[in-house]
This record gives sequence, structure tokens and C-alpha cells, in this order.
Amino acid sequence: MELALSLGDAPKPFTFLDRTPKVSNKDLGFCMGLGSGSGGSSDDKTVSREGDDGIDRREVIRDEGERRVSSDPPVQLELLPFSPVPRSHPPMQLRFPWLTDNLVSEPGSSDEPGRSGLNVNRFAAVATATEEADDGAALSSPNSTVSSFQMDFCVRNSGRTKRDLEIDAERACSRASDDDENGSTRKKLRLSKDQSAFLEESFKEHSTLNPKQKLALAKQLNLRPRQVEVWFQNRRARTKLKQTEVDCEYLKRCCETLTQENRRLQKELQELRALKTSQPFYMQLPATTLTMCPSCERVATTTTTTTNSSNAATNATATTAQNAAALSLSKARLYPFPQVQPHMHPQAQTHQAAS
DNA sequence: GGCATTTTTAGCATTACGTCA
DNA sequence: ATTGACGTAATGCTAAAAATG
Repeated sequence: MELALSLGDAPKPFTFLDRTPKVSNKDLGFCMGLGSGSGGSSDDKTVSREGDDGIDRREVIRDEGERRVSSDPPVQLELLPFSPVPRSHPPMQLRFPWLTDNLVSEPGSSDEPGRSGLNVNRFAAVATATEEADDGAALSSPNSTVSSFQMDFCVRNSGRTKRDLEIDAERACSRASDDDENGSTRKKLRLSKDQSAFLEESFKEHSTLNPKQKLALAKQLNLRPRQVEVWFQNRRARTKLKQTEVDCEYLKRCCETLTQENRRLQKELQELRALKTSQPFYMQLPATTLTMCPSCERVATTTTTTTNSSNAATNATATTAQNAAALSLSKARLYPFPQVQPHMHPQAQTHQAAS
């Protein structure tokens, strides 16, 4: 049994969304609730320096949390595989922003019929996020595409209603503001199923995030970059733990198998010893030994015959044959490793061929 | 280029919160 | 209503890598 778990070492673009054009009409996947924040204030921008230092980062977090509620309808993103696309709703596609080649640069210039690429600035919440990302991107990467990406998603119907998502966002905001009042209390926002599902899908592509990806993901999910970062850290830890459990289970089974095999071999050895004492001709068998070729240090098999027992062997041909068969079977069982091929040194081979 | 210092990041252990039976 | 178990978000610390002077 072998488990292959690729975690993807090198950062690379998420590819599962690259495939979306192929399944564009069938759809992708999960229903994503984006609680839209209110329009970004100038204050928001001043504090969106995630990464400058820990303190500043926490400040950003607080401010972003306050923004989490809006009267704007939340944007729902369907990510459930191949769910039907209601005609009444424009087709959407949630893309990772760093996949610029997939993005629709201008509304209406979509390469896919029926898909309306929406400029992120059309949504107040996203516009806010863009402003933050501009700051963040400017810090993390001067050539970052984060600031200029345009998210291509539209409102879609899903199992959850818009109101549900609004309630989610309101609850999150209410908790956040309560915490802010308390000051010292630890915030713990439970991510929605949709957010988790999207993060999960992202994790399948990348087990680690670069700053650009982190920012973009945070924007899309309306989370703080730190939350995305933490989620990935915890997710990696869970993966590792799970893998450890699997490995442990596997080793346990190996151990059990080997213990059983050991018992069986011990038993067989006892039987062979009993056979040896009861049948003295057992010793007349040719002995197979392993020797090391001195020149190339490879193992070779040699067979020697006990010469002084030839008569006895002749007299007991049948018995010896039986013993030989039993012994060879036993040897095969005793040493279930890849057999050492009889080795002959190249020089010896040429010599033998010549003679 | 080599070195010292600072910053960033991932990993890890742990804590604390939310949910559920 | 309470409680304990569990899952998981969040925190703090460390070491290594990367960036900077």
C-alpha cells in the first residue's frame, strides 16, 4: 500500500479553475457566499498594510472586520460540480485573481458567450477589497496583478439564499464588533461551508500560498489575509496529521504481518530440524552458499557437493530427492527476498566461452 | 563577494472558541 | 441547562530563508 500525497512544493497557479472554460456551462462547484463589505473608507486604506508588522496587521484585521456587513446583496458563487445554470442568472465564474489569462478584461468582452465578465469595481464590497489589495500588492510585489485583476463572477442561485449569506455576514460582523468592544477577547469566526469549500479547493492546487495568492484569496472570500494564511497552516497540519495516522496504520499492519511470518518461519524451522534428525541423508544434499566475487564484489552462488557421501546418496536417491525438494521449498520460504542471480565474473565468462 | 542584521515565512505546539451529543 | 468531546480558528514561538545595508 502506498499513498501518494502531493502537496505541491513549487507555487503554481491554481489549475482547477483553468479548466473552467471547458465546464463553463456545467459549472464549477461550490456555492460561495461573499459577504460584501461596505464601501471602503479612507480609514480602511490607511491601515491596510498587512505585513508591515504584527501590530499593524492586527489593526487591519479589526478594520476589515467592521466592514463586513453591508446592505449590498452578497455575491453567491456556485462551486458545486456541474450544477445546472439557471437561465435567470447570468453565468458566473469564480476565478483566482492571479489567473490573469483566464480573466475577462472588459465587461462584455468575454470570450465565452453568455458570460458577463464583471469588473470588480462594480461591486462595492469587491471595490473595497481591491483598494486593500492595491496597497497589499504594492507592498508584496510591484508587478503584482492583484491590483488590476477583475473578478469575473456574477450572482448565481444556489442552495443557500442571499439572505442566508447576508445573515452570515451580519453575524460575523456582530461578533467582530462585540470583540472589538471587549478588546481582549479572542476572535474566532467560523468560516462558512462555502468559504471552507473554496479554500479546500484552493488547497488541492496549492498547499502553500504566496503573498499574492493569499491576498487574492482573501479578497475573494472576503476574509482577512491572515485568516487565509492561518487556514492554510492549519490545513497543512491536518494533512500531515492524517498522513501520519495513515503511515502509522500501515506500519502497524506491516508489523503484524511480519510477526505472523516470523512465527510461521520459526515453526517451519523447527520442523526442518526435526526432519534433519530423523533423516540423516538430509546432510548429503548439495550445499548452496553465497560467495562474494573478490574482484567486483558481487554475490555469486556456488554449489558444492559432498564427495564422500556419494555412495550413500546413491543408495538413497529417492529420499535425497524428496529432501532436496523440501529444502529448496523451505529455502525459498525462508528467504523471500529477490533472488541473487548466479554471478560469474566477466573475465571468467569469456574464459569459459573460449574453452 | 562576504558578512551582519532585519524581515518574512512556514512549521509546530498550544490555546480557546463553537458546536454537538 | 450543563458538560465533555471534538473540530478548528487563532496565537505565540522558533528556525530557516530571503532581503537589505
